[in-house]
Amino acid sequence: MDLAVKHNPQNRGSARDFVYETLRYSILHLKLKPGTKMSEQDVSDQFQVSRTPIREVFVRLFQEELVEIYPQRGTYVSLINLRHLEEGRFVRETMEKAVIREAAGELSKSDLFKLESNLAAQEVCRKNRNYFRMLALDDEFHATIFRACGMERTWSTVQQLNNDFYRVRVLRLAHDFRWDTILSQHYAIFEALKNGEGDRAEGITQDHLRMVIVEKDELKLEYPDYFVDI
Amino acid sequence: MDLAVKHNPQNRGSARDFVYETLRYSILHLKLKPGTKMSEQDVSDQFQVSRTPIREVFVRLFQEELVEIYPQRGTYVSLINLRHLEEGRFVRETMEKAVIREAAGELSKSDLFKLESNLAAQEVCRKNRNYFRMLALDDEFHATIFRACGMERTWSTVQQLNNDFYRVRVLRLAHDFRWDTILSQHYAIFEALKNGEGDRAEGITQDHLRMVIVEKDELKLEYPDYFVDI
DNA sequence: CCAAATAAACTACCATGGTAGTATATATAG
DNA sequence: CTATATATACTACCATGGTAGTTTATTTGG
Repeated sequence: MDLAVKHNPQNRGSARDFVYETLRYSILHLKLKPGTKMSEQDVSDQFQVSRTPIREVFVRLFQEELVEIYPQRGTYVSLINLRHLEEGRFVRETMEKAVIREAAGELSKSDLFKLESNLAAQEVCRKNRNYFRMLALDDEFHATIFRACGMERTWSTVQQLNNDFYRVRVLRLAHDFRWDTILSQHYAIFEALKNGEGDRAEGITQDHLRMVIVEKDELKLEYPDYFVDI
Repeated sequence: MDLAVKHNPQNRGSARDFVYETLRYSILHLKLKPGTKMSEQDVSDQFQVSRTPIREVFVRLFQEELVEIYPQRGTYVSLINLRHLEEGRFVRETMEKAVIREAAGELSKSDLFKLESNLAAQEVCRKNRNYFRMLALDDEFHATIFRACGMERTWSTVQQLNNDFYRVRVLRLAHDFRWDTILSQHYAIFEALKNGEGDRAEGITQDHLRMVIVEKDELKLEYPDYFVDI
């Protein structure tokens, strides 16, 4: 494991928070592969902080199911659970359809502006084939809608249930991804929201979220040791 | 703060887990009042363990929004947030209606048996006016349905979003609660699930979950310092 | 050469001491 | 008496050392 980062105490915020953010990001973006061993000692050496804050970070990551702690044996980056993938999808679709319906016609000028700006940024990313940033903008688009309804907490929670899905999306990033379709769907959702067409917004959202069904067998073949057997 | 508990190392499981379970239970059941200060030192004295595992427990509870940590100032039991209450309700209703619909007609003999046993236990509790246990059985009834659909994780997540609601339910426990109606609704849900009447199960669930709307102003008057102002 | 017993290495768990930052009580100046 | 300055107490944060449990490497007996 090599993250090549050091905690700079100049940075505002505790060492704990810094390590947490860094490790979380590393796991979700597969800089730390599923199944990787991460001992307190190793990580504390990497970050140049003592083991105490590292342990506390492990507890946080454990709570989010990003790592698994085996007492006296070791702490490992969680394997991707394909069953969790389905469950996360189901929750996301159910919740987002409900939220979209609430949001239709109720968004403020400011919220609509945020969405429109986001779409413009997505255009740029698509042209430049910056898929990594595209992924972030995609999530940010949907987060904005949740936030506009005062449901940011719900968004975070749903995202947490979709941590494994996020990792799969990163895995698929290299492959030819249907960004054109995705972007046009985002436009359609935006228009429907603006015009207060709840039913239509909900319908597009359903198609949108079902588009990204992944070929599980294919994934398991390509990255055999990233997944848990079920 | 006085929990009058000591960690017995004989108990299987780490001190950390024991303290976590105990504190979590204490907060949710208002043995620790919202706003209570809980310093590392105090808690570690109470449990007769060192401050290290206590800190790790605080991190876990913080992640669940059960405590708030102010660096160098103190750690406090979270106040109840009435806005979170609404959000939790919305998520619960949305998800449970979707799950109930999936479950209708698909439950195994074993699952139906569990539900029926649970209902029998509820009868006993109602007769004996054991409302505390009734609360647990209520949740267990709904958890069983989620679990039967392979959605235990979802249930836990939804529950976490409803932590504040749980505390309010405990507060209301003393008051005259409509247990008769609740129980009869449980029966109706059970029957609908058994007969595969998805629509009907969903409808009852909606009524069921909307029954427990609480009078916020009343609550704030009775327990003024338990809530955050919004 | 192989299998069982032993030794060494490694792990997360917990205890404890020191530190910088914050809040409160006390003392001091006006 | 009041407002400001100082001292004290308290907090969570981090560093570090020891420990029991686990895994791996080594040795021993056949």
